[in-house]
Amino acid sequence: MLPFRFGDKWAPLVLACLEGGPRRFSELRVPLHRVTAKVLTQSLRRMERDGLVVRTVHADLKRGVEYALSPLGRSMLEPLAVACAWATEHWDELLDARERHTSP
Amino acid sequence: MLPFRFGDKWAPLVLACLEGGPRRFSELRVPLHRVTAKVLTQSLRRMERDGLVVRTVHADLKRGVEYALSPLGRSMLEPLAVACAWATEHWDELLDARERHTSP
DNA sequence: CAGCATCCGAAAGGATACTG
DNA sequence: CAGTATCCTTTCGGATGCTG
Repeated sequence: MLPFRFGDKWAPLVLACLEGGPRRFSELRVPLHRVTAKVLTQSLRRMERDGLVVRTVHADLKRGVEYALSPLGRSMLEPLAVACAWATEHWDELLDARERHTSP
Repeated sequence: MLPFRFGDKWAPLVLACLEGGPRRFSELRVPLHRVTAKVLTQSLRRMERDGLVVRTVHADLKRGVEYALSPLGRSMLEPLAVACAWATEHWDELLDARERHTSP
């Protein structure tokens, strides 16, 4: 896996998913189709605790829960993007190094 | 803790320690005074496998083992610096958010 | 729909003792 | 000096089932 982790395993993907605007709990589970409800909840609760996302319960007809990026969370997109840029740029070197290491 | 992790727990500190030049195993343990030999070895081995650090055994009088950053490892200093900059800039907001969350 | 409760296996981290 | 070996605890992620 990537040598970067932002928070826990799903935090960076949540961050990326929320970049385009607020999403509901079940909407987040679609792109992150490998995550269970429990684990996603844990991630979101932690990010909420840290002020990165804002959780809003709608009492009206939609009856949904929406998660959105706070300004603080939005400010984290930049370091995340830098990390992703590094990864895409150096991914091959990393794989090469691993292969060279297992088969010298 | 920080919402960023580069590789495992000690990788970012190792990276920072090696920024100034090659260091020996025991020299690395000084600034990282909470790490045991086993865990530091694990970190270093992984970083070596990934091509981030280079391990050199000196056969001459010094009889030491030196670790140095590879060009790839050196290139990781930039995303690391960006993450650190974010952290120092937003550390207070993060702490405030946590405190606000425990005592509303 | 948006979770919570419970149980489980794997991995990470660390303490301690020993070695070439 | 630079590790290795063993054991142990904590943490993480996930599976499953149930709930307002």
